[in-house]
Amino acid sequence: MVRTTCYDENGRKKGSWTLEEDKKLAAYITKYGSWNWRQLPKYAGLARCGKSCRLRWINHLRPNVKRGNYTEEEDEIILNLHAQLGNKWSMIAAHFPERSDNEIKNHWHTTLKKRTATTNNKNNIESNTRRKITSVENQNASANNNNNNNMHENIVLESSEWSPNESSSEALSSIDYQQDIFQEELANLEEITSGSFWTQPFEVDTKIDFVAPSIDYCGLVCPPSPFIPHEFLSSFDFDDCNNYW
DNA sequence: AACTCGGTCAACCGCAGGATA
DNA sequence: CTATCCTGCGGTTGACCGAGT
Repeated sequence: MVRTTCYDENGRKKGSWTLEEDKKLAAYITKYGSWNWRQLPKYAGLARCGKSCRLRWINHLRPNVKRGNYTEEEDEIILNLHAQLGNKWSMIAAHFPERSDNEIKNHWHTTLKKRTATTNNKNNIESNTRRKITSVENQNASANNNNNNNMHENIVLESSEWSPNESSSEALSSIDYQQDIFQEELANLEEITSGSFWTQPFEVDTKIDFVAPSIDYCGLVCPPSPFIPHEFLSSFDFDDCNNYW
């Protein structure tokens, strides 16, 4: 299930993702967020297109992503939602915050489609699961609230969730790596919250008229701050700035 | 042991639509 | 109003894997 690596006419890499690329992408998004998918790979040091990065993050690297192991209840909900919505995978996936639309789509095509072809008790499923959908949605809403309060738990990936073409030791080290990143972020957050950060009034330095991307200690290119007005960012020439390094 | 074939799933592609200049 | 950019969606493909022969 691993596509062979190749390069397009622009020299951008295609095919399966390596552990190194995953680390770069996860590190960058954890630190700076996905401020612009198209520009992101350039600053994260990845020879990938933005689309590929986005897909990799959403389907595999984002915190709390759940893969495989569908419960009977989940299956029934998917079946019912599909009966109502059709191939609206993103809408169906909205009922499962921990699963991606791509994964649900795959699960449908590989498993559930056959079930709908063989089963004739669709009406029973609908009546039984309509109640369950509400129940699961309530649970998800509750889980989301908890997630907001326990963000540091989200970043932990299970070894089974890492790319299958990696050795287990590599997968384990990648988990450690993600945890390290988060611990670092947590430490920074604690430093901020314990200091005078929140008590000091926020002041905009009006003298600053040029904010260049910088290279941080990880070797990642730090984009201009998201707090800088958009009209300023839009006039910023990233390519020109990169020539300075 | 070698081969075939269907199942599985990660990743790519093209398109639509919203946002912005 | 139009053009361009960017994101997200759904369909499809390609390659691995395991069961069957």
